[in-house]
Amino acid sequence: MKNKEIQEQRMRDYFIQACKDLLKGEGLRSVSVRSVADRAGYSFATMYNYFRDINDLLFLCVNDFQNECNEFVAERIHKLPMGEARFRKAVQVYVEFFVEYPGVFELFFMARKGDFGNRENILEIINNSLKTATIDEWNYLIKQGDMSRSEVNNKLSLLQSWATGVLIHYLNRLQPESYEEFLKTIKREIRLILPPGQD
Amino acid sequence: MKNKEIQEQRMRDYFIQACKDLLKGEGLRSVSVRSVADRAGYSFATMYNYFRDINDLLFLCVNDFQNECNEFVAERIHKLPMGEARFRKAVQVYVEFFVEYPGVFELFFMARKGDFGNRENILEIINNSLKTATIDEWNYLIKQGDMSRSEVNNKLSLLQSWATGVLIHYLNRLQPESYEEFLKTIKREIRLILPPGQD
DNA sequence: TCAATATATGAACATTGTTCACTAAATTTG
DNA sequence: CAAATTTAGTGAACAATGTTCATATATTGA
Repeated sequence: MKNKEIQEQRMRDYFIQACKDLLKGEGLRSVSVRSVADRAGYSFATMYNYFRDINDLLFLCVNDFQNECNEFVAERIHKLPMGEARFRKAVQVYVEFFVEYPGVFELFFMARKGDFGNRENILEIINNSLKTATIDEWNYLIKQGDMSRSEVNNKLSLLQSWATGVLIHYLNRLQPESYEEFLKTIKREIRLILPPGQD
Repeated sequence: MKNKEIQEQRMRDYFIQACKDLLKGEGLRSVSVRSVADRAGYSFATMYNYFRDINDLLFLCVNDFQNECNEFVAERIHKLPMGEARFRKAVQVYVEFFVEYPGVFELFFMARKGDFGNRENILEIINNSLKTATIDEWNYLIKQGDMSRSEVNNKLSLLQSWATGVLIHYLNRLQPESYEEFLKTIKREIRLILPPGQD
């Protein structure tokens, strides 16, 4: 009984890993039942023994990617002193993560509600993506009394929407046209939303 | 020579109208070469005599929809006195337009850059969508000296990203879950970005 | 070892976008 | 007006998609 579960999980992991590789490397466009199965070393039909459908597989990748995103952010801000500047940098790095992995962005934010079945928890992860990746920062701001909890939540909601939109415009239609300009824009806009030394 | 052009344009319009109907009624998902052609009263193959591909047809709808959006906004704010409050309302109504026509939102903001060919002008329209729909309002603000031109452009860039993200989250995964809550949220966030009596 | 169960798979189907050869209609030409 | 030519509309066909299902193979248990 136990062995079976272990083996099943292993099989699922093979497919998930293959799917993750494809997403990071080629993007959502290149993910198909057959391409994932190929990479995992099985027939496309085998996938249906372990996943309800292709979306089931896709959304299981979300967990892993959110963790990668958290680490990505943490690594790039841990040297900065705690405080607002670090919070702003965290948001900036969060956006940069998806620029580095556009396929992950597509997975997180381009999927429609009909694509999820019972996978409400996955939805939760995506909706709290920025919050999760920057949780230490805003907890610190609250602790310091710089902002109230509800203020932070409001800002986070705003920032999550903004980050999603900014990425849509840059990744889907290269607006702004260069990465430098994009970086300048997001820095400016983060300061607009989180003005220094004011809250 | 002239007749031929008129007739060709008429044919294109039949397909465009059919496509627009499907987008507004059923959404992007229901738009296919065959469904559009069916509604237009022709074979699917006929479409290829007038459009390079299905995206060519799709993006020709953008023009019309942007105009509809402009009218939608204008109609709903023209009674308000000029000024910041009206600007905020304009942004709010802009968002509401896409809630009313989610298929138009998909068309505008879910398409990837690879889907456009030479259609850079269509891209331009989409990227300036909010700016176009609220141009009178921000011109007034500039004229009054309430904000500088560059300030307005920065705000508009921010607001366009935010609006896109907010709509992604609401339309694609019902976050917030009810329309009332959604409305409350966008009103609050618009005031965060455009605080009353401060600029 | 042999029966029972579990698993991996290819064939098949529907639906997508797209191409192309062909037919019928319209237009031009003699 | 008739014949030739160009134009316009169409279905057959193809590749790629997700999904289902019967079946062959492998594993397990007695």
